[in-house]
Amino acid sequence: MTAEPARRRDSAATRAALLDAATGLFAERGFARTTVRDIAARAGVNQALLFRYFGSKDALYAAVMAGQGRELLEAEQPERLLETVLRRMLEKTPRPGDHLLFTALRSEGIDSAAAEIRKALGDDYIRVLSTLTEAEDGDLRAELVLAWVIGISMVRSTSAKEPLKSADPEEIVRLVLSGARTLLERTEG
Amino acid sequence: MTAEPARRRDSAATRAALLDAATGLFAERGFARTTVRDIAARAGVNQALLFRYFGSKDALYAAVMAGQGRELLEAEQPERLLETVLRRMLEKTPRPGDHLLFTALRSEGIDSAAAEIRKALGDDYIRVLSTLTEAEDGDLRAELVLAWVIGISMVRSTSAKEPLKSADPEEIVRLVLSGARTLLERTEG
DNA sequence: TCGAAATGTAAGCAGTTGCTTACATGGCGC
DNA sequence: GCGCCATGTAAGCAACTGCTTACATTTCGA
Repeated sequence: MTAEPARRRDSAATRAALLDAATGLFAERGFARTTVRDIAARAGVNQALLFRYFGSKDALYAAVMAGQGRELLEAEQPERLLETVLRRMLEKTPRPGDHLLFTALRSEGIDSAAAEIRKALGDDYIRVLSTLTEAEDGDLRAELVLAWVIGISMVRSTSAKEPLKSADPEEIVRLVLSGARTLLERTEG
Repeated sequence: MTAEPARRRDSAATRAALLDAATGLFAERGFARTTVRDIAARAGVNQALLFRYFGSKDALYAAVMAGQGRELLEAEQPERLLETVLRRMLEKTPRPGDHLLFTALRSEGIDSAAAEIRKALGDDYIRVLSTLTEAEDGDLRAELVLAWVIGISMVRSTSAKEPLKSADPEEIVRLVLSGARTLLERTEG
């Protein structure tokens, strides 16, 4: 950021700074707990410009989420998706994009843009995960797996020192995968 | 409520009405999204009385949570706790107390009273669930199970028509229990 | 009966939120 | 050089938040 002090006025750079700041803050705090003033401040920009360039906080969120958080979905083969997602989630210093994904998925609230974006993202994950089982109720099983990932992300984000926060990521991955495998493989009770 | 129109002024009844209204609203919307004005309105009471009787919104939340949501913990034998919790969560019209439990457990935010209460409640559940496994990392496994329940509660509360919302509760219970059993029973990879 | 304490009410304060408006200024085509 | 538009700024609005204050009314013991 602020690489080129060349042009003193640069709408593209300003837009990018706002997008950057918003990505980081939405990832750290979620949608509701992030203020437009926070975003403008981190971007080093007057907050009125946020509205000039994006129209509203909702629209800015949509702009941030466009593309973000979908790379995994497109890059990973279904068999490895869950494992990769877990590993990314458990990284000590998660990439903002990944972090944003989990914050989005577990976002509370029926309000505004966030809810619809969350739903669409979740649906995509369920679609991929459901290809892993032959069970009739594959969607349900896939959604249960996704719910698990979301729950783990939740608990980790709100607790400071519980086992989930300090445990070896490999161990967590191993345990969750074993449970998920049971869920996806067994068809009968 | 409002059984006795006898005494026109009744601090106990007013307190109870506030507590009732707060229980319902906190269960439905969570802590942050519930307003003191909402609570006072539902209780049919002047909002200043909320502060006279409880001091603050935080304190009111603490009063609501005192006792609530712990009956299951004390009443159920550990082996049946997970199953019972799941069933309660999946009930079509959950009792306010149960609903409150899940809303509390999945409450976001580092702020205020809610966070500490959530943590204490979660710790209690982990303690009980961890007795179900002999693995060394029983706490971690228990926390993963709890995270699953929380995740399911999350996903159900934010989506209107996904499989999780419409599926047969028995089926969900069966699937989750099978996954959790794998998680708790297997010690080696 | 009467006065203090308990109970209830209306109004508003100070802070925060998303968003708008009226204005200043820099840069580019002519 | 000059004028116009893109860019940036300061201030503030209206709604909402938790909470407080100053005041009215009821209740009940003495």
